[in-house]
Amino acid sequence: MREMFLMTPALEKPRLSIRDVAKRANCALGSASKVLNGSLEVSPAMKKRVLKAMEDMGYVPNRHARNLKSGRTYRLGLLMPFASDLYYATLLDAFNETVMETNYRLDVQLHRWIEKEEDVAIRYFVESGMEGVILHPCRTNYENVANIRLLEQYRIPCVVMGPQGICNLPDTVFRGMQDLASGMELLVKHLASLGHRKIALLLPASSSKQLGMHERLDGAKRGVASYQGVKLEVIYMRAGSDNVPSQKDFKTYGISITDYQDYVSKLVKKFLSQKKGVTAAITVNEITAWMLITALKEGGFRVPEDFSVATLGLSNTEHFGGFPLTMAEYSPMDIAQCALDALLKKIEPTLVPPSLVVRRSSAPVCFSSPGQPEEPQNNNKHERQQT
Amino acid sequence: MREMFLMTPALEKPRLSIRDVAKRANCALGSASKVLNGSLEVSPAMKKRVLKAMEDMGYVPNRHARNLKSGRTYRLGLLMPFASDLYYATLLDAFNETVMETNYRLDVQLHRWIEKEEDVAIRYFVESGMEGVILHPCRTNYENVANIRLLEQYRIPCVVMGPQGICNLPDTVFRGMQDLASGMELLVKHLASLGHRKIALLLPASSSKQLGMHERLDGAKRGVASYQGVKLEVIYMRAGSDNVPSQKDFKTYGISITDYQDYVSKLVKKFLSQKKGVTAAITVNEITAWMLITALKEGGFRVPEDFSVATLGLSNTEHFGGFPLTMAEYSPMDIAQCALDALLKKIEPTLVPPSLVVRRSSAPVCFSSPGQPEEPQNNNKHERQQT
DNA sequence: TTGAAAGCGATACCAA
DNA sequence: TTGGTATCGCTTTCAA
Repeated sequence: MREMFLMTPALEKPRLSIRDVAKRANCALGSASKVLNGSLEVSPAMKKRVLKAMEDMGYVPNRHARNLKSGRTYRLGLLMPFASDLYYATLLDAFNETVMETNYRLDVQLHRWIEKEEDVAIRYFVESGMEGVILHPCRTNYENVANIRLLEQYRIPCVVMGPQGICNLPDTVFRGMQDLASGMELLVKHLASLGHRKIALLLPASSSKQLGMHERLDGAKRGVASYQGVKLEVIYMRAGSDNVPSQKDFKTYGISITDYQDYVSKLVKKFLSQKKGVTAAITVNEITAWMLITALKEGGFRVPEDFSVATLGLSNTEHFGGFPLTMAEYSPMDIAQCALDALLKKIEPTLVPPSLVVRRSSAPVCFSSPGQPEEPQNNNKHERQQT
Repeated sequence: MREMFLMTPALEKPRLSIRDVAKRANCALGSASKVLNGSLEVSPAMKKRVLKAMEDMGYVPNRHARNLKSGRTYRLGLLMPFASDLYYATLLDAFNETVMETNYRLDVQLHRWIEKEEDVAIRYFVESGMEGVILHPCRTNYENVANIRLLEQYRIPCVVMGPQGICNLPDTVFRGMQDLASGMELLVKHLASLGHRKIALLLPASSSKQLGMHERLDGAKRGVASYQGVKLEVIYMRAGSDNVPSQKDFKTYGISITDYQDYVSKLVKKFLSQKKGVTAAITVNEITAWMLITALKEGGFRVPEDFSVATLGLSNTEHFGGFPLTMAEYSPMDIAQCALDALLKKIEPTLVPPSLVVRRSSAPVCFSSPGQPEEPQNNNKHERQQT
């Protein structure tokens, strides 16, 4: 088996050209090309002859030659950090699925949160003649990043995904993103309507690199505003690095999931003992929600009977974790379609709205719960206002 | 913002060629090319001049032209079903990471378990001049699949990942895979050594499409063979389709994770009541393990105190789920390296061995556990044999 | 309808 | 060392 590659027996010329096809079909090179491109100005007879020749010989056209000559690639570049990250993986599939319905194909590159790799990938996209680029940015500031200007120079439309706060992007770049504020608002209102009066917000520790925090908090406040007596407990999480571990943190800081679980467990203990009366929590993503549920269960709490959990997230991600979550969900397909429309139809993207999906992790507050033993109010459930 | 694309103001020629560079650097086209390719036969002065010209103009070479002329692409194709699947996502990152350490780049395509898309992707790889292809196959039989023969015809080395049983592949194709049997053996021995005497094996329902079943069962039997009195309870799982839901099943059959969770819960109830004495289970993958743990907890069992769970899986996947699992782990990087060596160095791949990593989901059997109330043996823990 | 020829943007050979 | 030129495989225009 191995020898096959080393010896390469003299079968036939490995690379066939359209010349060979024309020769075999006994026609001119140009005619063969026309058949290949589905041109109407070839006779059916000729077409059949050429097609047969191609089939017989196992002819495969050379994309590089075609692209070079035609100036078109029908390829869209997608640049994201990792694939083995619930969020990005889900988006990747959605982008692929959406693009597959068009004439285009996706060229996926991963920057692994390494700036240099982002630069290289962008350049690669330009070199390869992408007709559009979807970028999940590695940086928050593109002030002196030369390569991103190449997209402008070479007239390659680009959508940058992610929350607000990324600055110094070229003017020609579109921005697409999720409406995080509305997501938080939905969740807070949902929990409040179930009778929860003290809701914990587990947010990543604020840092200059952390994007979207502002939107999230604003949304939560909006949600609270329409309910009397509901309070938010904002808890900033730090775990190893100064944030909720992302795939990046796991790699960079060598944090293990066990460390993170322990951290969440401690956090749970703390906010259930100190901040009395918390009966529900909203997490920043699904992973943290699952961790939280595990921690709660280890602490003797039942979910959702004693404590409700909800989170922001993408639809179709529930098959990953260990517990069906109540979520404010953003449709990955909507996000993908939005980005694609921007690239292909030059439509300015709008914020993708969330929708609330209630699953097993949230339930009406229970007054005998261990979470709030000292607040035996009995009017919570009916005090709530309408959305 | 939108207008920028539509109007394309007459700045400069969008696409610069090496001709333009040569003109600006006041030299011959050939010299500029040599600088681009780091050839040593250009004077430092000339090199500097050309480099500056390129920099100033924002020149980006055309990959298609280079590939066409040089006949090389330094690209490797990776074809897999989905990205948003714990297993494949993890492998994708590993492949990317491994390839990035070479001169090559990865071209990722997804077939979504659609045979047609597999065919198109393979053809796309041939058209694009991939120098190697890693294939996570869509089919189990390649008898009449023409496109896979193109890889042979065009001398593109190919590694097919996956368990044995895939047939009618060209002789020139390498096969790479994990040593599933040894993984099962490790897990069974581990659980047996903890004193478990009745171990459930949660396997996908046998079907012609299900690969690797044989290896798994064989391995488990090997593990049992070295322990006296240990028994396996093989449980074939069916959920909607006739198998453990994969990403494919979720899409095809519209199974929701809640359905699956309910299914696993029922299964748990059944095998804990009927097959008395089961105190541990081995699942087919992490997702099922997490589901099982959730079901057990809902049934009032503590994990691992009352019941141990272990599974086969890839390393570095623990950050997904809600519970740290004891696993027979295969290193994604090893798998990737193995495949890469096959493509680049033409080394026949060998089975990638697993290693046992004990985490929170397994523990010594506890005799007061609800799982086996009627078998009060007290010599289990010391009866075990050496590995 | 068909065929001949120019040219896409690079590489690489060979003469200067 | 440098410069000119043929060539890679295809698309496309234009003349026959």
